[in-house]
Amino acid sequence: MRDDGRVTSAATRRRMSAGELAIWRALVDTTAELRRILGAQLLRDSGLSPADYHVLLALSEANGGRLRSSELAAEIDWERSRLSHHLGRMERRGLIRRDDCSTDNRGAEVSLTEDGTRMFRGATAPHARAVKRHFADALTPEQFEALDDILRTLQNHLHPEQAAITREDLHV
Amino acid sequence: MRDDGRVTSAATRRRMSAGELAIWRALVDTTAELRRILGAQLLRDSGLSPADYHVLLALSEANGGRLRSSELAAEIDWERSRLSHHLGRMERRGLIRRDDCSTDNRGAEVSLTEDGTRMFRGATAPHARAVKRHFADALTPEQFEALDDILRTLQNHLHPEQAAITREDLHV
DNA sequence: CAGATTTGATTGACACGTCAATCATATGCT
DNA sequence: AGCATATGATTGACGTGTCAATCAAATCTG
Repeated sequence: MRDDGRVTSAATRRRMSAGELAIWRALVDTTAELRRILGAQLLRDSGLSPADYHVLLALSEANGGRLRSSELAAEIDWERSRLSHHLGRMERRGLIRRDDCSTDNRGAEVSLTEDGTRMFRGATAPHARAVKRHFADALTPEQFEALDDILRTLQNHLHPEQAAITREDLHV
Repeated sequence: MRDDGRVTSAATRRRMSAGELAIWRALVDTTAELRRILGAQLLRDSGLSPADYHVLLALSEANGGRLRSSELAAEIDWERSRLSHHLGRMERRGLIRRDDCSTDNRGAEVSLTEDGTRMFRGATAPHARAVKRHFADALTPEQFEALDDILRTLQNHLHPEQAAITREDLHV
């Protein structure tokens, strides 16, 4: 609920202003540029693409460094097909392994290889530094707070059903 | 320059906090989801991909609906190779045309076809509505203002040399 | 239990993006 | 003019993402 009494998901009749559209475009452009810069840097520093990094991060945080393929997909919010293609490429490069699942013969268990673990560990620090340098160093604490609020608002708008969870935690 | 006296580009010694990293990840995830949703919607509504739309927008805003290939690339900030590939695909579909440039025999002039013009016009309104519905409707005016500020700050950080230009136009 | 349906995962086709190499024309230099 | 170099643009190879189709194993249902 907001000052004017509208609920987040309520449709309003007015058209979107040019300024709002411009901010949308700026958001897309700026985040695309940041992703491009940080992705290229990550690749140079570690030989891993952002997608590789994302997969390895989820696996390394999982218990025993192994996950069912579908759990992994849910964890990083990827389509199964996309994950399957990407795991194929990562398997070819020796970053991960796929074994048959003992409890479900349809399933696959994805696990980190030693190479994958090592490459991921090597990538973490430089990547964090790059994010800091290109993104975090630019913003004030107030801007971080505002951005956090905006992103939560957008997420709540995209997924209204999960909106209540964080509501309690903030502003009491 | 900021309240604490640091200049935007100054390196700070402290490490990036976990919260800042989380906000970076939320920014990437949320914008990716928005792009995915709006891109799929655009494609369903109009048969145009976001990339198609971007190219057609730049062309339709250009004088006479035609631009040199390199000018177009600069306009939308794409690599030439990317543009060349994409123009090839768009040309096959009859959305644009490439003619030899009269003043420079190396150059190509890109122009809108009637089909391209028509498809672009048809795509504009539903696309704006979708951006409004999924993005603009979520945010308050204050959040827009904060986001605008954050995006400008990030742009200035990415391109320090151009930092002064927009400063005059706003807030007098 | 047999047959239909659902689920976990992969595949193929194709659009998209990046990098390095290429090619032809223009331009600069002596 | 002649040659090196710049520039405008394209190409090929390859990694990536999406959609629809496929396939096998599991589960549901009569």
